[in-house]
This record gives sequence, C-alpha cells and structure tokens, in this order.
Amino acid sequence: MISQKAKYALRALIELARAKEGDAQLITDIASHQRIPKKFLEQILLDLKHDGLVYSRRGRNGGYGLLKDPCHITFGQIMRIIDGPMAPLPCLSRMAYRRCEDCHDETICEIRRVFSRAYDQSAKILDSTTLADALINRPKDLLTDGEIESAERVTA
Amino acid sequence: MISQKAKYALRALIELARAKEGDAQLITDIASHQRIPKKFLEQILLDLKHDGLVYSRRGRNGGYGLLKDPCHITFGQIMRIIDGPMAPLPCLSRMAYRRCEDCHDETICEIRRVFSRAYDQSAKILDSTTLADALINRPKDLLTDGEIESAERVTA
DNA sequence: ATAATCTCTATTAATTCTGTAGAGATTTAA
DNA sequence: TTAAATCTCTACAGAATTAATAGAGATTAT
Repeated sequence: MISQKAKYALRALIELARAKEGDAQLITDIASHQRIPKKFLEQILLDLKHDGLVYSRRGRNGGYGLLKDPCHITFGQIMRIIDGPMAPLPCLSRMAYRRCEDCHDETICEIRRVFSRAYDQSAKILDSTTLADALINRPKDLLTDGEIESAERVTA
Repeated sequence: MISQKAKYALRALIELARAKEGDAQLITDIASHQRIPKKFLEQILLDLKHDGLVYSRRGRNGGYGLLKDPCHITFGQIMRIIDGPMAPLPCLSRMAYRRCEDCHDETICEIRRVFSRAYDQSAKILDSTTLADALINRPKDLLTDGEIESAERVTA
C-alpha cells in the first residue's frame, strides 16, 4: 500500500494542477478542500518544494503553486519524493539501489527476477503517467479492463 | 518494498520446490541453508500451512513439504498470505476491498484510476508466475529489458 | 507595525516489523 | 514406555516507521 502521506501529496498536487496557472493556493484551503491535516500538509508541500515540484510565496497573498507543467510531473516522481523507492526489492531500485543483505547472488536470484518483471510493468505506467493525464476525464470506452471491473464493483 | 518475512517465505518455498516431491525438509535445514532465523521461519511455514500451501509432519522424520505442485503456486498467492493485499490502495484490492477513508467518490478518483492501471500490470505478472516458473533458468536471449539492464548494473 | 502565510525542527502516539522465548503436542524408534 | 526429535502455538519485546501535533521563526504585503 502507498502511504497516507503519498495520497495527501497526490491530492494536493492534483488540486494545484487544476488551478489556473500562476495562482498560488493556500495550504489552509488545500487542507480543508482535501481533508488533509494542515500541519501535515505543510510538511508534504515543503518536501515537494525542496524537490522542485512546487514553488511557494510567504506572507500575504502567499501560497503554493506548481513549478512545472502538469504534463511534466509524473506519478513516479511524486511517489519517490514522498515514499522513497517504489521498487519491491532494494536491489531493483534504479534511483536508490541497495544490495539485499542476505542474498547469495543477485544475478541468479529467482525472487529478484520475478519481481523485476512485475516492477518493470508498474513503473512503466507510473513513470509515464503525469498529473495532466490524471486530470483527463476519459470516456468509458477507453477504460482498461481493470477500471471497468472496479467501476462495476463500486457501483454494484 | 516487500517485507523481509515475504522474502523468507519465498526463499523457503523455492527451497521446498527444489526438493524431490514428497521428501519433507526440516525447518532447521531450510533456516540454515537460507540464513533465516529459525523461530521466525517456524511462524512463516505455519502461516503457509494454515493457508494450504505446505504440509508438515511432526516428530522424527518430520518436516515440511509442498502440498501443491510448484506450477500451481503463484507469487501472488504467497505474497497475499504473508504481506496481505498487494494493491497499492485498499480500494483496489480484489481480495480485501476497503474504501479509502477520506475519498469523496471512488468512481472518479484520479489516483485510483492511475494506480489501478499500474497494479493491473504487476498483479498480472505476480498472479501468473509460479514457483515452477521461477525455477526455470532461462537463457539470456529470453530476458526482459529490465532483467538485462539490472544484470548489467550488477556485473558492472 | 501587524497580520497573514510559509518554514523548520522537535516531539509523540500508534502501528507494524522482525524477531525471541518457552511450554506443549506429536511422532518415531529403541 | 520412554526419550529424542520435530513441529505448534501464544506471548512478548525492541526497533523502525507512520501519521500526525506543536510551536517558535522567517518573510511578505499593506
């Protein structure tokens, strides 16, 4: 599962992406619209700022805004900033590779091999889907099987 | 990241899958071969037994063995037994669906939509890859791009 | 100056993870 | 029938992580 913090970050960024370019939005407003604890959101936005995704202005008329175009901010980027490496094994992380402590030989590890394939697939999606993509309200005939299935369960 | 417990479980099951069908193996032996804390492994194997993946015999000549053919035990099954739902969001879990506490409307949630696609992909792999698949030592020309890339980094 | 707003660091409570401990039950075989 | 080997079950504990909360500080507009 992704962390609550990551969900908050994604919700906040989606709200920022929806705003007209340039208008800064208040932490207070984002927090109340998205039902995010304000002080927690402060930390999150600060992380995102330190990583160059958003800008901020202090004082009156202050607030936060996206620093990059929504079509250049991927879910993968956001997840890595907030939750750290997405890889299911440290030895599969491209940004933060670490050896698995007790692994005999990485090159022949069956577990690594299987998870590598699974991770490739999901990373491919998350690293190519942007905030702009997420905002597009797609017609039903373009939904994936998984989306259709889950939509059916939800409305059932 | 998957848990240490899940890695232990996978390693133990791979060791059981390698054994000739029928011979039970001792917890002690699996623990020492795979460098798994013995008492921790006891709990893990017990979980797997309660879920019908392995059998056990007590007393002299006791031990553990697979209850099903390795080609009928998927990585997905194992991961769900040990780590619980694999879905990145509770509202995407097929086995253990839960509503996201603070979600306005699941059917239009952008976050859910994106992660649904990513999860579909990786679940497809993990639910179709079996212990038997993992044991096959495939020639290099059948490796995926991700496997090649990571093999290169490892040997570099 | 003052009010509004973001910034930074510390602290805390709850939960999860990774084990450890030990008494108990079952089986085999001498 | 006894002893040794092995799995079974429950409880506990320390460390790490998560999800906040708190509060003093810095900056900006008016």
